[in-house]
Amino acid sequence: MHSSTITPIVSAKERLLASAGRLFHEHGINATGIDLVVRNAGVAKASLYNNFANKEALVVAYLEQELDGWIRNAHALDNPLSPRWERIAALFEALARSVELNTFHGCPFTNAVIELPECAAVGAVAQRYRAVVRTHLANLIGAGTAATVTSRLALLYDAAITAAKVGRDAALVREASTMAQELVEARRPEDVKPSR
Amino acid sequence: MHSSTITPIVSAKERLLASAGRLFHEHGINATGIDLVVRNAGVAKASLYNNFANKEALVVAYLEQELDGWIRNAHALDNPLSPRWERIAALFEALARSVELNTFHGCPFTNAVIELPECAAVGAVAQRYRAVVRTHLANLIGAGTAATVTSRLALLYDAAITAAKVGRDAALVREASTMAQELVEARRPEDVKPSR
DNA sequence: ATATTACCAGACCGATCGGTATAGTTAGTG
DNA sequence: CACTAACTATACCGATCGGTCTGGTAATAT
Repeated sequence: MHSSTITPIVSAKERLLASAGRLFHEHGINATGIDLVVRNAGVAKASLYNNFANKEALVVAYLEQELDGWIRNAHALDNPLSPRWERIAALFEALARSVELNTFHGCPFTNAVIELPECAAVGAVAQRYRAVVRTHLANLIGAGTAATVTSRLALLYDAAITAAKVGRDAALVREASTMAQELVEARRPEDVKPSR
Repeated sequence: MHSSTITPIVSAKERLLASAGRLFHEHGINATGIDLVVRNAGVAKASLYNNFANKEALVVAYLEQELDGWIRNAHALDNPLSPRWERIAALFEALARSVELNTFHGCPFTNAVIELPECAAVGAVAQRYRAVVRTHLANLIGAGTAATVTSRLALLYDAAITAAKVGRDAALVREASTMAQELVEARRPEDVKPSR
């Protein structure tokens, strides 16, 4: 048994995770039944329970996949040659565009914590996600910056996500972006606003 | 048929709304079955469907009740004689204390939007809630203030709620409070922080 | 050749979901 | 008194929930 299984080109587990990723995120976890995940993945029901102990384990695996995705996306959006304020703005701008395209379905971790409030494993992944975001923001603003500034940036990112999900308001997301830019550089709002 | 029904001291409808208020908010809407709401209210199942068309109608009524509650609470927390920064801080401080007591279950409207993402009626109440918060914040900071400041305050309140619900971090909630205070007055962080 | 592994198709399970229907009780009203 | 309205209690409905089990196929490893 070597590292990779060759058989069906893409394994049942991968197809299940891809299916769960779409359905859980777009329609919610509790609203998405096991049968639908299985059917959508084009996979036998037994294959689900061969790879995951139960639905909760599938949910946790889905969240871990989303965490990897967030990190990859954050690095894809990041241009290390750009000025700090621009590298941070890119994070918010991606959110704002997602709102405008009506493709934003909320933060998968916040959503999961709200949908399964008494599931400790979900809460744990959500905390890991928040630590990852915090670390990423800290790297973007530079090593010497006070922890307070990192906290404030993280708060503004939280705010932008709620403004996007509940408020569906791209302008509000961009206002959060402006606040973030003012935080990291001595940029006055007048300088920031016209540049989109 | 006068305005009030006298019969059972407290009507079935009121008991249902009280029960739904507790259960929906603490355990989630999708996780709370009709039968549980009815049993917890000490009411017949038929009484639910005499007062509400279906579960969705009960959810909307629950949210409208929560909206009234938010307004009443905001006024209870408010001391119009206090300086502006203090009136705003009270809003955040209530959140922070709720986190410390482990009694915070999230914003009912955000939770509902996430649990029922394709329910238009829920989205509508959530938008009304956001408008109410915005108006309240605008009143707290005074009539002459720029709309941008109101937006920023509302963003910080969103941020505090996510920090409370997902992060379970009272210190982060208070950092948002500090940001809000700096926004409304020319209060430097050094002046704000030590005062609680 | 054989045993193992990964998989599929689908029947099946008890429990619970949202919602309806039946029947009877209680209390205020003309 | 008769009537109405609000209520309780409970049986019942079809659908779906998460999860198990059986049986069969195709490819791999020994």
